[in-house]
Amino acid sequence: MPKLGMEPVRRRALIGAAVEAIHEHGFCEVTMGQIAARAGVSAGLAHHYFGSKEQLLTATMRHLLSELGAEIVSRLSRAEGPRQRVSAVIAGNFAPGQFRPAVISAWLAFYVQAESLADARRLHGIYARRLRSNLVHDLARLVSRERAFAVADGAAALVDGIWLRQVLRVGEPDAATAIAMVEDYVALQLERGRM
Amino acid sequence: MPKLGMEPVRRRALIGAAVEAIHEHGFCEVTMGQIAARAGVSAGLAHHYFGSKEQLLTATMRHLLSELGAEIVSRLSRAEGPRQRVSAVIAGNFAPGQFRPAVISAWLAFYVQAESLADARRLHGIYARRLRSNLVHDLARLVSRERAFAVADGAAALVDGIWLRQVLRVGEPDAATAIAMVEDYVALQLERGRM
Amino acid sequence: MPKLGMEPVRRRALIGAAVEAIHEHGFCEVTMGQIAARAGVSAGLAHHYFGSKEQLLTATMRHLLSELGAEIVSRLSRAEGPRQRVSAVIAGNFAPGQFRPAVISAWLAFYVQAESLADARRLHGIYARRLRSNLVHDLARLVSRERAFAVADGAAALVDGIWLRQVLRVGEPDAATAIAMVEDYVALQLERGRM
Amino acid sequence: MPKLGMEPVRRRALIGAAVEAIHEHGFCEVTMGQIAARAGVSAGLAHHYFGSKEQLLTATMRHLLSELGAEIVSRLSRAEGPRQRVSAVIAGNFAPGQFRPAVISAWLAFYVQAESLADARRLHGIYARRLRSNLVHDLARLVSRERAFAVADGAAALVDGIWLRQVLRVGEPDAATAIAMVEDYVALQLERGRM
DNA sequence: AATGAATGAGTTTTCATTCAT
DNA sequence: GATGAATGAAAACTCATTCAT
Repeated sequence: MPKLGMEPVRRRALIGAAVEAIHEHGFCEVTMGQIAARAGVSAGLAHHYFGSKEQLLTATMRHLLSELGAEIVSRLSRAEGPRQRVSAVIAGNFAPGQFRPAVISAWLAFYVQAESLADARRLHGIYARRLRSNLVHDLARLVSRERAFAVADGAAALVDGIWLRQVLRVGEPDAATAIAMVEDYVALQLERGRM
Repeated sequence: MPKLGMEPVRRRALIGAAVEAIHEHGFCEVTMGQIAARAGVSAGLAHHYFGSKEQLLTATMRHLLSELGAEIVSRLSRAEGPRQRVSAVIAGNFAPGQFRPAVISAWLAFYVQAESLADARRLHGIYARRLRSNLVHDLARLVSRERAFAVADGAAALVDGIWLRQVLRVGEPDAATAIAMVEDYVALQLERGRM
Repeated sequence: MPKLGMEPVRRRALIGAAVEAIHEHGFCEVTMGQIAARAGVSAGLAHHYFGSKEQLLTATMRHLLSELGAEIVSRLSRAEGPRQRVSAVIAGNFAPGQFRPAVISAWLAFYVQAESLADARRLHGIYARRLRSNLVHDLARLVSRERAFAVADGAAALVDGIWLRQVLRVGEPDAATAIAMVEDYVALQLERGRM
Repeated sequence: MPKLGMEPVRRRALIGAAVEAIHEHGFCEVTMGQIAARAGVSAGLAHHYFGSKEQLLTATMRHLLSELGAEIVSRLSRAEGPRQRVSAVIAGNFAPGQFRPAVISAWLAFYVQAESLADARRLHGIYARRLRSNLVHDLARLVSRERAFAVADGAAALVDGIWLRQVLRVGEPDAATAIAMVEDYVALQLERGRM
């Protein structure tokens, strides 16, 4: 029994289902049917709302990026001073809603597919540049601009590497250890920067 | 014009072609036909020698892992003392034969697919554990065993993160900068370890 | 022009088409495409409903067995007394819907394939045991239990042999002669049993 | 190391391998490779000697028919009088070399394929007619010509049915019981014929 | 005589996508 | 709004067959 205003509900459900389906079946193998079934609708409806599989996947990636961005922004708004802002970015990357198996799988899949999926590459690039400029901006108030770039790149690589290595792990991701590792890296770099 | 003893030749050619085809078409999209064509043989022959697409891809991953391992082992054999050995592992990860677009694409694709491909996961796990124990062994001669674990994990995450971020980059990978970033990380950690 | 509730219609059509296609092309040679075309649908739809060629063929065999079973049961329900019941079983095996070229071809193909198709063997075994126990039960009211088994086995072998030999014949199967031959065998055996 | 006069050896080996391979894999599924491997040669050689898969299978059937024929002829040559000759034919059909699983499988497969394989049909027809005329000729010396035809057909159907039902059985074929069943049938028919 | 390399045609199978209802 | 029916294109895979050696 169709209801009014179902569209946003369905879209969200399908995007969530896509994330989980990618995690369960793998990015390459996942089918529209699996995603739709997981969302409790027919494959036809998924097409109706998204137009194509590629568009659904792009929307899914956009969603992952904006969720992660929101986590960071929310923490940034509560941070005081550049050092806290840097920590906010780090913590945001390992927020409970983000640093969990299904999201990690999907996120990395899009990351790696970025090479072949033009849309994925573009979206990811925008996000990465914004994140970097945020970090650099804050770090530059603590160390030289030149070093700020290096520290930002190092921290970003460390974050991405930790996400990537999570794939080989078994069991639940450990956000606290992850954050500690990145914070430790930044702290060491800043210390030196001041020496 | 069939010749004798072509099997190993073909197997090597197909594995090489797989790496390049994955880079060109994307891991999900690549077909046996494309790989075979690139190796200059028919798709049937690829099946004849590898049994299935999955087995060809697994063999390809195994090859990538062993090549990387060989680079590291070769550098380790020329290293003197634990500090040089750590550098050997780092440099091996960015050796010219390894840190190039096609290999990076394929490697990451397997990394991410590890979740769904049981064989890939297993192979990757074996490799990662061996690498880690190597690093820890050498680092433990420079800092406490506890810190050796932390540094090894941090360096490994940094290496993987740099590989991953290469996907978003344009142009040729810059091994020197990559190595400098990881060496810098290790140097900072060891300095502190001695303080 | 899709309609609702087509699944059972298509399944039945595909099973019927399978019987005819086996007869026309031979069990080994028949393809899903031929079966689907004969049913007026695409090969994709046949897979959609049956999952695989093997499952379609298994369903076809199940259908042949149940049709034959239904013919016998229907005749048994109208039979009075054990002697008539035995005749009902015999006549059922040569009922017009059963003893015709396409069904004979398909039936025998499954019979012979039974060795390699585990499912086919199982289904056939169930059917054969049920038929035998039916026959034995009735025959045992006319002759000793020991002889009932022998007569049931002989009659069953005769029936199967007549079906098999039909393959070498040209022209329409002759049910009347077939029935007469088996009835004659049973009659002779029962006569002696009473002597 | 090729030897002179290997051809007949290879041909026999390939035919024997075909019978066993059909039994093991099923008539539809068997491949030239499996047959050749079982004969200890390459698939190419099988083609070299037989020209094609179909010709190898036809040769195999011809071989099965001639072996069975030889068993019967050999027994006929030792038989005295028409009654013994009838028994010779029956016993020949269940000779140890014939009535065993692999031969039964292959034989029946050819029987059933007779519909689509023109050669199989022709060969089988020739054999069946010769067998029948043999039987009729002897039976006609014991009962009326008219009844001789009926008894020959009944016995032949019974023999074929017993072979066919062997497919559903597990364990080794029981030639003694099979022979007893057919002999019993013939005996009963002859008794009546004399009454 | 015999092999193993190689292919190409053909078959099964999968799925995104479309569309009538 | 939503579904299930249906397709067609593309892919994996198999295998008989050919041929150089």
